[in-house]
Amino acid sequence: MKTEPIKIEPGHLRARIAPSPTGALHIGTARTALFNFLLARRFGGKFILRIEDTDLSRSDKKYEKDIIENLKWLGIIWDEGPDKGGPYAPYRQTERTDIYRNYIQKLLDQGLAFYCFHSQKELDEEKKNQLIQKIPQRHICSFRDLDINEVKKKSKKKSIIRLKTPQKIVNFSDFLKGQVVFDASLLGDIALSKDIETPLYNFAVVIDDFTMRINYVMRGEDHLSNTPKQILIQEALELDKVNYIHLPLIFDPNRKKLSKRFGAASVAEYRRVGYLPEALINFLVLMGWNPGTNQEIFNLEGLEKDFFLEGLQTSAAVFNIEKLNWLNGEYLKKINADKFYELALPYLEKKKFFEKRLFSKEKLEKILILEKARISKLNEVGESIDFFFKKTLIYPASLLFWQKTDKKETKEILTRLKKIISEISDRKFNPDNLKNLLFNEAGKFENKGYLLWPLRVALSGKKNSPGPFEIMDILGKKDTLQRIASAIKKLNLPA
RNA sequence: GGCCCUAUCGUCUAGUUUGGUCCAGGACGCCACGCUUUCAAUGUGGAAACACGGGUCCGAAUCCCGUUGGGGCCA
Repeated sequence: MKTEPIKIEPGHLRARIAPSPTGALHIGTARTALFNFLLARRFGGKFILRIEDTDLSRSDKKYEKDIIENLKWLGIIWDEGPDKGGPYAPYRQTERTDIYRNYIQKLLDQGLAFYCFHSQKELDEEKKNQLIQKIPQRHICSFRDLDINEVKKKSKKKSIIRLKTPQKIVNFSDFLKGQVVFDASLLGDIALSKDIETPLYNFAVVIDDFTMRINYVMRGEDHLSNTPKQILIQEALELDKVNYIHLPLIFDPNRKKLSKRFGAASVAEYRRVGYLPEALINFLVLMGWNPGTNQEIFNLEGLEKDFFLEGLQTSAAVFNIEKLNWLNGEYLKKINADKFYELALPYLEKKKFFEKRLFSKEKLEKILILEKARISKLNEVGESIDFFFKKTLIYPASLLFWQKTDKKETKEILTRLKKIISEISDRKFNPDNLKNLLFNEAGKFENKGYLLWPLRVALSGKKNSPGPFEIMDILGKKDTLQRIASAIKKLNLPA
């Protein structure tokens, strides 16, 4: 159910992504960032990155770094920061304590917020009782109307600041959910701040969004139940309202919120095993958005023009790695040889067989290109071309036999091949020529497999591999002949 | 437990606003066949869904009611 949004003047749309640096950039956060980015681009607005690092105990600079790096890697760039001129540093909550202090003081002065002196233990006890009695868990605080002198007396005791939550119905409209109604009396007195300058999540969000003039809050549906609390805070402070869009979540295959428990939940992990940013973007946008056409392939540039809110989905999407693999394969096939070489080489270098044999850059490029259409992600590079790097191929002699041919026939064929190949001049030793010559030769058999199969196995030592002509071209005449000779030798051994 | 969200092939989804053109379309995956020396790539075809139960209506995936399932949040 879609509802009318608050009117924003053209070009004044402001959206944001606000991750906590308590973990690496999450797939879900990346998707939310992407949608916000697209929203801003599409409507000529601004997209802002805010690091929500108020929880000092769980925040870590290394995660902040990961978030920033991987957003950039994906091509999701923000338009603004606390400093002038780009590229911008993000906003950080820890650098904004003065701002929060002002607002919290204001609430306290107006008697809209108060100090709560209940200990964690007392609160836990209350919660437990409410659970047993099957009544809503909420803390309506007995200190909410304590007078200022009493507060001063208690001031040495540990306290937190709460909002005097009004008993009312909170009603807001969400672009995807329609009208959403919450009963605030079920909420209890909302915790705002640990002390005058350490805001808690819901309070900090409201202040930040207001001061950054955010007018579109598009975020995960897990925040839907936080929204009435934030609206109550907004109302207490008489701040402007914003448009809400709560995005359905991404599930793992067990239909749980995608988390670290399901193998890879961070962008960095996908990046590491060799997914391309273009593929990830395409995959992410397809999970929860569609253009209403049969188009499956999207790039950022096109999306910036074509994205529209109505294409957003209302229910959760299950993360489907098969589709990501397919998409990545598609993008891999599209990139050119140079680029592929550059991307794939590091993955090849990681494989331990690499140093056993050295190839020129030109040859390595040819070897790698054989993998291009065969892999779905970069870390699979090497699996079907490892034989190039081995001095001795290990395979059973019987693998050389095509269909019903026996040892004797196979030996004859290989011997013949050896002779033919040895007679080719170095100058003519290229794929096209080889193909012409050997196809012609193979044509003398019932089918080409009689000749081509043993040849290919002799060269690769594998049941499955790229074709023999490409292999010969890379190996060169000398090594080709040597591999055929080894195969013949193998056939000479007693079975 | 309370509150909230949600429901079309295994998965991502089109179709729901304005009921008939939908015995439900596309994509991934799967299966078969073709091409082919193997694998891959590629071409063609196939199996595969309106959660359930009641209504309303000449007619419902689409509207109404209920049930069930799944999920989220809870300082």
